[in-house]
Amino acid sequence: MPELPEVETIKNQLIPHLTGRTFKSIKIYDTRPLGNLSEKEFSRRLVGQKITGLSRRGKYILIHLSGGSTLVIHLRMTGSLLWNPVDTEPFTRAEFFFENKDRLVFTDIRRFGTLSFVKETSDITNRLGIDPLNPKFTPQALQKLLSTRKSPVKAVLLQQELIAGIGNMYADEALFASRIHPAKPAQTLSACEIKRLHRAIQDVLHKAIRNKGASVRNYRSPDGRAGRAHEEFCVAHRGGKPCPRCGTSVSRIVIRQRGTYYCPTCQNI
DNA sequence: CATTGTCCCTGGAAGC
DNA sequence: TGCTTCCAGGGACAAT
Repeated sequence: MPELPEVETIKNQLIPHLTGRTFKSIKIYDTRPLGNLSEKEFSRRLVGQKITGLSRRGKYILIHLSGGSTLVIHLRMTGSLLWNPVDTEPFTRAEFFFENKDRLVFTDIRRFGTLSFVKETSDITNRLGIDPLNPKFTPQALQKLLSTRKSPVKAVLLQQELIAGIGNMYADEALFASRIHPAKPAQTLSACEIKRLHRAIQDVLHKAIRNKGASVRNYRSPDGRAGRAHEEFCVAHRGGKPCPRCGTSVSRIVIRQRGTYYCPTCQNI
């Protein structure tokens, strides 16, 4: 499940392969990720374009093109981008070909991922909240977001239009690290708790990036390897296992239809 | 605007 | 063994 650390890892690995390269041809095996665009129209917008750079915004990968438009990729739940995989990959939805037979393969088991174009990157960035790794994401900025909302704090962390990039796993990990109950109403957090949460969000994300992301299910980076971040998870996807801080069995509840893991001893309302 | 719920999708695990 | 049922969850969208 690619969240910010996974998408950041993918983007970083693709930069040296893709920067300056030109799309020679593409093959589309499934048009669902293209939305309203036909394969022909998609191809027309991409083939011949040179890649001027890659960036990440929230969980989106932006591939900037010489013509001024941007190819926008969202991997959702099970999408992967693989660089020159040796074997024929199952669930391949699209292939992008470059010079010297280099190729970028988009696979996606559940077909939630999307490939689209924007003329201005603001079309994407304007509807996303602050990036939690941006220096402007301060405890004060977090406090402002939480103070007006009575939803569970975890639900607020998952709202991409407020903070862009945190998903289900890292929300659980950040709340555990800051010892805050995921269902606690956002506006009831104390200044101290907000400070802890802010610190925990950045720590958890930075640590996961250093570990090349978490591979709870299907995630692989472009080199085909799994990440290691999940090996250090304290609560996420660890229902029934002991809390590493106190030994209590990790609980699972549902918040906003999302499985939520926490330690009932360390994380109080 | 804030909040909540539904839907999309398919492999794998669990249950019988 | 083989069938059925349920679960995973990001984000668009609708409803309140």
